Amino acid sequence: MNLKQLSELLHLSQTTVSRALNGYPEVSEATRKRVQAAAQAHGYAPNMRARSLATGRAMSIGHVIPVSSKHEMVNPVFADFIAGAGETYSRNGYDMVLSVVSDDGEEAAYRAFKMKGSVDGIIVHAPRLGDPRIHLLNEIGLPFVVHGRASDAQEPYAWVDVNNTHAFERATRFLLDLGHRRIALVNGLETMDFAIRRRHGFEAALAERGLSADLALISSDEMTEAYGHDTARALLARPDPPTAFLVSSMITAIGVRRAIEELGLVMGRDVSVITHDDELSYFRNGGDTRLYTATRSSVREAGKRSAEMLLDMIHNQTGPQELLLEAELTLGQSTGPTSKET
Amino acid sequence: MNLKQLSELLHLSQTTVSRALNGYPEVSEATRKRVQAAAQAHGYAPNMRARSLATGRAMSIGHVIPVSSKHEMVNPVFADFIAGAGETYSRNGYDMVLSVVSDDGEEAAYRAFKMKGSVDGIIVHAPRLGDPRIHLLNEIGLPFVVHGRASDAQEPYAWVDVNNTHAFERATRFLLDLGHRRIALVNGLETMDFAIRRRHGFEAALAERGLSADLALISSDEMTEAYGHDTARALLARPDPPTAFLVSSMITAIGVRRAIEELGLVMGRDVSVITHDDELSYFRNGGDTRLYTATRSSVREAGKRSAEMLLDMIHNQTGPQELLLEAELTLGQSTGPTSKET
DNA sequence: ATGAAAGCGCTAACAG
DNA sequence: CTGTTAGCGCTTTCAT
Repeated sequence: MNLKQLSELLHLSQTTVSRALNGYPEVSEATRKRVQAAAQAHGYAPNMRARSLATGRAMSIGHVIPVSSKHEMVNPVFADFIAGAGETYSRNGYDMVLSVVSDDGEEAAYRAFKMKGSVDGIIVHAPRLGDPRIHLLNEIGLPFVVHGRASDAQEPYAWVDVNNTHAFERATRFLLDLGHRRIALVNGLETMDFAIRRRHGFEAALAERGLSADLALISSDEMTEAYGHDTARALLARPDPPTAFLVSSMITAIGVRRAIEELGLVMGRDVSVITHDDELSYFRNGGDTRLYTATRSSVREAGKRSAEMLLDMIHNQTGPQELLLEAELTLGQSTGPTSKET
Repeated sequence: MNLKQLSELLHLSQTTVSRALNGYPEVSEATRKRVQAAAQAHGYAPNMRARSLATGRAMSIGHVIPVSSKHEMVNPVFADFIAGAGETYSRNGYDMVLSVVSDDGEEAAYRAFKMKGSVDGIIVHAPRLGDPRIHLLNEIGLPFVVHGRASDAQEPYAWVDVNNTHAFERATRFLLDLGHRRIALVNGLETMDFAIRRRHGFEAALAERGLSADLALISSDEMTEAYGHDTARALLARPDPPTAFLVSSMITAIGVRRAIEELGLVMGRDVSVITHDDELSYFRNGGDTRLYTATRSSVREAGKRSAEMLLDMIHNQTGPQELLLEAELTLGQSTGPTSKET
C-alpha cells in the first residue's frame, strides 16, 4: 500500500493524505481522522526511501565499526553503547546503520556515508590521540559526535565521554586507603585517548599522597587476555611484586587473574585486582578482594546521551556540545554488601 | 555532485553516465574510462536513496535487536555475529541496519522494516521454541535467515546454526573419558532452541555409556552470572556434589567459578568446569583443569555464512537453505598445549 | 481546506 | 553505442 493507492481509496489527493498523516495544521480534523483510520487499517507506512529523497533527510545515523584481525573493537563495551544509542534512535524514528570495515577502510566508509547520502550524522568510536577522523568529518560536513575525546584535536567537535581520569583517580585512592603502596597499572594502548586519561588519574592519586608512580609497574598494550596474563606473571616474579593491580579492561583483568591463580596466590589476600569496564562482578571473590566497576550501564548511558546530542545537533543546527559523565563506581568488600560510591 | 551535474560536465546523458558507472556492456570503453575518471575526480557516488527508489532494492539488511531489562540480548556473542555478517555486507555494498527495540516492539519492528522499504532482508536472532517470528516473516514476505533454529516450526525457513547437540555431546564424552560420573549441566533457558539441543547432546553422551542424567544436576535459566553462582553453590552443597560442570554460557560459567572459589575448592583438582561461548581461555587454570571452547570465531563464521545465504536468496530468488556448522572445539589440558579437536 | 504539478536523483524501457 | 522519456513514492510550492 502506497500513498497513491491510499489516496485513491479515500478519494483524496496524495497531498492531503500526506498532510493529514504528517500533522500539518491546514487539514480538517474530520479528514485527518478518516485518513489516519484508513492508514491504520491498511497498514500503510510511508516508504522511507522516497521520503528521504524528497526531504533530503536520511532518517538514519551511521556507526563505523573498524574490525581488524588484531584489534578487537567489537567488544562488549561497544555492544552496550549500541544498545543505549539504538533505543534513542528508535524512539525518534531513526535507523542505525552499521558499517563494519577493515582498519584501512575507515576513512572511505565515512566518505561513503556522506556521498551515498545514507545517514544524517555519525557517531565516532574509540578516538585516538591525534585522531584524523575528527578533521575528516569536519571537512566532510556531516554532523558527528565522538564517544570519547581526542585531547589534542585542533578544532572543535562534539563529544560525550566518561570521566576516566576521575574514575582511575578514585580507584587508586581506594587502593591506597587499603594500604597498598606498590600498585601496578595494566593500561590499554596509550594511543587511545582514554588510556592516557586513566594513567593521569592513577598518577594524580599517587602524587596526592606524595608518591610517584614506579614506571616498572606501568604497562600499556592492546587489551587482550594474554597481555594481562603475561604482564602479571612478569610483575609478580619481581623481587618486589605489586600488591595490587589496577586493570583497564575486563578481558585483560581475566588474564591478570589467571596469572595470579597459576602462582598459587590468593586473590584478595596476597594481591588485589580492581578493574574497569565491568559490572558483572567478574572479580568478586571470597576473602577481602575489592572490586571496582565503572559499569556497563555507564557505557549504555553514554550511548544514549551521544545519540541525543547528535539528534539535537541535526534538528536544531546547534554547534558542537560537550558532555562529561561520571562513571558509576562500586568499591568495597565483595563478600559483604558492596558500597555504591557515587 | 550528482548524476545530472556529472553528465552535463561530460556532455553526456545521465543514462550513459549511469550505464558507464554501473558496468553495462553497451557503453564504449573509451567513454567508460572518461566517465569513471571524472566520477573519481569529482568524488561522485550515487545517492543510495534515489537508486533504491528507482530499483526497488534497498541495499541493506535489517537486524532486530530486542533489548529488555531482564534479558541481556546484547551480548558478546551477538557482537561477534555482527562482525562476521557486517564484513560480508560491506564487501557486497550492503548496509546493515540495526533496530534496537524493547521486547514487545519486535513484531512491529519487522513490519516496519517491510513497510518502510528500508531493507531487502532480515536476520533473525535467538529463535525460541515455537517462535512466532518465522511465521510472521513468511507472511510479511521479506527474505530472512534465522541464526539458530526453531525446531517445531510448521513451515520451511532458511537457517544457519552451530551444531549444539554435537558440541555438547563431545564435551560430555570428554568429561566422561576423564572419569567424571556426576556431571552438572548448567543450561540456558530451555525456551531457547539451542538450550534444548545442548541438553539432548548431554543426555545422548550419557546414554551412550549406559548412564542416565540425574535431573537434580540439570538446571536451566536466564544465563546470568548470579544464576551460575547460585546453582553451583546449591549443587556443591549436596551430599553427592558433581565433580564437573558443563556450562552453557561464558557469563554463567564465571558465576560457577566464583562459587567454586568461595568454597575453597580448587579448579581442576576438586572440580572441573567446561564452558561454551568462549575463546579467551577464561577458564584456563593451573593443574589439570580442562577447558572447552566453542569459539567466538564459530559465531563470527555463522554471521558470515548467514549473511552470504541471505544475499544469495535475495539475488537468486532461491528458496530457504539450511546450513549446520560444526563448532570449533578445544578440549584438553590447559597447562600444556591445548589440543584442537576438529 | 484541498488539489495539481514539479521535482528529489536515479534506473530502465524504448527508440534510434 | 547513445539519448529520450518515464517513472520509483513521497514532499512541497503554488493555485484555487
